[in-house]
Amino acid sequence: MLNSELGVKDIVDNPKSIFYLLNQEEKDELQNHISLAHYKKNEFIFKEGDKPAGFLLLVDGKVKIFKEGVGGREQIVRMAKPLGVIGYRALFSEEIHNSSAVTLEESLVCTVSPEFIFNRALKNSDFSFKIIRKLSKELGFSNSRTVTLTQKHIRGRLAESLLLLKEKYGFEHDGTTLKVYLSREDIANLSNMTTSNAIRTLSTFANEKVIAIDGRKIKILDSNRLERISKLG
Amino acid sequence: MLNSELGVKDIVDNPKSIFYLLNQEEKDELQNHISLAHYKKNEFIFKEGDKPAGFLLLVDGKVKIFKEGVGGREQIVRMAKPLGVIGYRALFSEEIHNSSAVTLEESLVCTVSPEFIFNRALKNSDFSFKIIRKLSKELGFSNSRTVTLTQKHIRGRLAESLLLLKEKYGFEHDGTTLKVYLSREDIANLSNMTTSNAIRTLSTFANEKVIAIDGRKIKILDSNRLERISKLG
DNA sequence: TAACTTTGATGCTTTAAAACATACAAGGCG
DNA sequence: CGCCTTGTATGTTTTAAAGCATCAAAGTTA
Repeated sequence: MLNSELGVKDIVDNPKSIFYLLNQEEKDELQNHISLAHYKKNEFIFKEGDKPAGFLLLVDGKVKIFKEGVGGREQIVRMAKPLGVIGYRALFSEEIHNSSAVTLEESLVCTVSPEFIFNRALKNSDFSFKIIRKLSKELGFSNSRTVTLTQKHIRGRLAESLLLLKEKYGFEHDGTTLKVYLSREDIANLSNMTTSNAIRTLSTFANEKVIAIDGRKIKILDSNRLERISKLG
Repeated sequence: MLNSELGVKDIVDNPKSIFYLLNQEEKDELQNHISLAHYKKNEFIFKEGDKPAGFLLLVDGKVKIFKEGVGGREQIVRMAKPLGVIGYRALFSEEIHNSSAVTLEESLVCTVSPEFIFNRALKNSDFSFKIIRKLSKELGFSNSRTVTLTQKHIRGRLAESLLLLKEKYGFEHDGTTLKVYLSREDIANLSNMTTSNAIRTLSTFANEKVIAIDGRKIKILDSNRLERISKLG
């Protein structure tokens, strides 16, 4: 269920939104350069090779950002949650998208015109510094992922992915069920392993009582153990 | 041999330097916030865990930037060449360094104080936009590397690394010899493989006449073939 | 220059993970 | 309703790359 009544006002007035730090004049002008789009589950927002249409902000829903690798095998490089910014890397480097974005559930995305971003928003040094911080953090994350995905063993990689999902989306009200429901294939693509191995290793974790699985519902029973498995490699 | 006579003036007046796009007033003030340091071969410029000392610009020499992974195994995430910027990711995200930088040869590095960068340089939207572009490109590179290092086979990974070195450092005057001299271990750490496998695969490439090796001197005989090996995985 | 250390080269063994092969359950659809 | 696709589960085989061992060559230091 989606809160389709979310408007531009709610976005610029939310302190967690990057547009919050624009000044009032800029916020007013933003109204003329923003549009809202609705996506169903499993729809592409953009594809590798597309030219960036603008600066995208995920208003509601969940999105995976992934690259196609050898033989079409996909690697999820990032997961986005509401008020997260997507597709901005390609926009700023003035390249075509080198990754694709697909919704994991029904989602709402707003698009801000490149003109507004380049001519107004980036002239605001609070805004551009926020972008610099975001890019810097994401680069740090990406470099870390490179190392863990190449060096850790399957158990370590899966444990790390589960912790990452926990960090990003948190838990349902019960405090243990991950608030994101991925297919085994997506979990595999996030963790650099085959679907079989994701299934197998999830089962092993469940047998070890580190997690509990019920279809796509994953309960994290022992975070500390998961951290240890992740650290250990 | 190092051109130790390089001064601050030569750096700000070089169009390839990021400081070139500061205005004259900012350039003048920069003089008071910059210092130059000399490093021998194989010296640390900064270590994982260090607090960033400032904004670093490699004036002369070559530097590898790497992360320590499982069991101390190192993964080179980037190579820097003169007028390249290093260690800026951690500075901007206001984190401690999550990678280390070590010189591959005698090098000259200038340090600009964080105060100047944050209070002056970043207020210049040309400068901050340049930083945004740099970060965006590096993030794109990092994401691509994640995929190739995890998905390509050894031959593909090594071929890609050799092409990367060619792109970054180019050739000696003969037009075929790579202008960078790495140990087999560094080549391995760049390509996510063991030293034995780097040695073995380099030998294979040499037998196939794709490259020629003479100690640390590597000649690229067939770039196209190398591209194909890299693409193929 | 001899002793020692590091780097490069190559063969052999082991192993983690992919690939393959079924099987079964659930969900959508004519 | 049963049919068919899709997702999940698990056992077996194969393979790419790591790990280990040894040796040679090149550099470094005493």
